[in-house]
Amino acid sequence: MQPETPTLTHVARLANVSENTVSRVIRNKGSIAQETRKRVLDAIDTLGYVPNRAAGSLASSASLIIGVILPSLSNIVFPEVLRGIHAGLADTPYQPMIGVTDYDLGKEQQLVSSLLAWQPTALITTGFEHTDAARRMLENSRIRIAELMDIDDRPIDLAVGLSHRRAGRATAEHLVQRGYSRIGYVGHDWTADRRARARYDGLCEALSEAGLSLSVEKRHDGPSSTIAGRDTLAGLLADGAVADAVVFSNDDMAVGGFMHCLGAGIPVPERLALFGFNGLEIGQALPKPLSTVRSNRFNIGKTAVKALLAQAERPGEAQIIDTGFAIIDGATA
Amino acid sequence: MQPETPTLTHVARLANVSENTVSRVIRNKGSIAQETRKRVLDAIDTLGYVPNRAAGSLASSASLIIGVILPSLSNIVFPEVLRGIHAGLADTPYQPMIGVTDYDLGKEQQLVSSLLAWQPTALITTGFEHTDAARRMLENSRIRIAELMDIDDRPIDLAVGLSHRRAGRATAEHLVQRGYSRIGYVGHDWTADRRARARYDGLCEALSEAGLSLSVEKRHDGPSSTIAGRDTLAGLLADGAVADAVVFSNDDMAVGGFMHCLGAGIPVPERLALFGFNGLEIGQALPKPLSTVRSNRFNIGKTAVKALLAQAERPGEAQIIDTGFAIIDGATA
DNA sequence: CTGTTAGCGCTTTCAA
DNA sequence: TTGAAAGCGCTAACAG
Repeated sequence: MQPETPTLTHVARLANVSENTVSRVIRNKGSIAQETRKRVLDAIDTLGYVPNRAAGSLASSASLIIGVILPSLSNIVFPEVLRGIHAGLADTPYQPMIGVTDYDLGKEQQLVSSLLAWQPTALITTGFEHTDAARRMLENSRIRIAELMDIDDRPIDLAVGLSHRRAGRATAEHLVQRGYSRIGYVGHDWTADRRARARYDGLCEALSEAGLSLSVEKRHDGPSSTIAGRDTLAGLLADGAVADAVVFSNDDMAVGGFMHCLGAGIPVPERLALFGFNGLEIGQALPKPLSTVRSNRFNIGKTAVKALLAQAERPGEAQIIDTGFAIIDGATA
Repeated sequence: MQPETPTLTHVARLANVSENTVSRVIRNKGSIAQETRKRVLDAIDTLGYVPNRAAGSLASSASLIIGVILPSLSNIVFPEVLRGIHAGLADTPYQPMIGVTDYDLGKEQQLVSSLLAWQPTALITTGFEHTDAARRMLENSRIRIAELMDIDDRPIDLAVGLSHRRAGRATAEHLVQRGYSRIGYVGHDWTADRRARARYDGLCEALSEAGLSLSVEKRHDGPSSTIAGRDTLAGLLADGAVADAVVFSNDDMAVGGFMHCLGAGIPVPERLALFGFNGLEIGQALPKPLSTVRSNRFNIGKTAVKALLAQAERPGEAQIIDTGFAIIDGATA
């Protein structure tokens, strides 16, 4: 026979206090006599009592849940953001409940609705693009909302991330300053990945201001990956493209490009310079550390959580936190 | 003025039925007249009603939550498992609630307790090592429990994974068959990572059966990473070690080793063969695809969820699902 | 500092 | 096929 799982009532009875007092002790709320608190704590201990969160949420119409919606888990970038979120949640009673959209706004909308059904304390999602319905739900819910990764638009409540357009510009400026003039681009499908697109736009914009333009470009029709980067660069060069530097849509692609150069005996950066985005560990472990942009993913997640929990109410005006970026001056460009 | 969020009562009133009927429609339970169902569905639609999960969980003492406890998110392996879990949960009403232990059994125990507080339908964790208290909680809870990654021990309810000892043995057999006889090992800290240890044990065991033993070994004192692999191999060779093949604790380490060889001009596999574990994409994108073992992480997550949801009750006898492994016969060993 | 009294929004009997 | 009544285990508001 399973012993009945203990409830507040059991604890209260054993400690000889009212349920309310037990509740207060658990939540550290209101003042409690030293001795009473001890008695309650002892009772909790001997019964092995664990509060029922569902009951708590229902009664207080607020749960210790943080909803997290990510576009993907395949790209190491988002697990790193999630790691940051976890770090921010450490030593708090909050638990993240996560959903993955696969870059599908319809799925996002569905997730917003089903996560909101748990009455989470806050909801974290990505980017500024949402279906109208999703946006309405997010706006109408009174909870705090963070939109991560990007800061180039107006958030619902809080945006935490970096300017991808500026990162693209910085890339162009770096290359121009280094004297590269025939700059190519190797990318992936950006119908889903708007941020890669923004970096591309920034890149072109700054090149144009320097009197240049992309000499060649090729985009892989699918998500980014090392192998896609390798093959797409190979394809670009096979087409007889002339370039002294290639910017990749991100580090995965760039590392793939590096692999192609290794295999094909192309000296990097002497004959071809390579530039990435993200600052992944793998790029820095190459025989020549990849020149790229550090995007502080972990910090984005952690900062967002901290900011969200620091203020329970949505501030009057939407807030933007720029976690910045930095050129990693590697050896490939 | 915020419009009050609609509840079952509102829907019931609008549809002119009892709350109970609405509840039945939502949960697809019991038989409902065509016409009544439609009326209810319409009401739900016009009100934009979303069921309050906390209330549902409380009333039914079961939530649509699947608790997931992972040791880490830094290693791409676990996000891939998580991806599999998500895939298995697609088209179900379940949401994963995740926790990360950082390989700390104490934290795992805490997470077990706080996830159990949500009365999840099932709980997924990793490995067979738990504190006594955690094990007791898992055993006493009547919900289904999956222990992932490993199958070399007796699970509480369900184990899904592969035999790491056998994977280690297979590695040894592969190398011996290829004629390598001076085999070294480069690893990482395995006090936390028991599975790396199991592979090592299998490797040594099979080598010994072939009349061999490890000629040299070096372990990095920290978690696995590309850079650790690179530096640890460099250190091993700097010590004047003699080896014709090196087995790494996993692909991250092996890719790092490959990078060292590239930089140091060591021909792979002619002068030094390299062997990994996991079958990560990056290994297959190297100029020479890494010889390694595919560990089917995605499938482990997905299979576990499917099995867990297929049967609500814990079966009489603990069950083991072997998702297997396969030698990837790359070009580095 | 502590207790009493009402629910939170849903599901679960049990009837009809 | 539907409804009425009774909680699930907790927190909130108000007393005292």
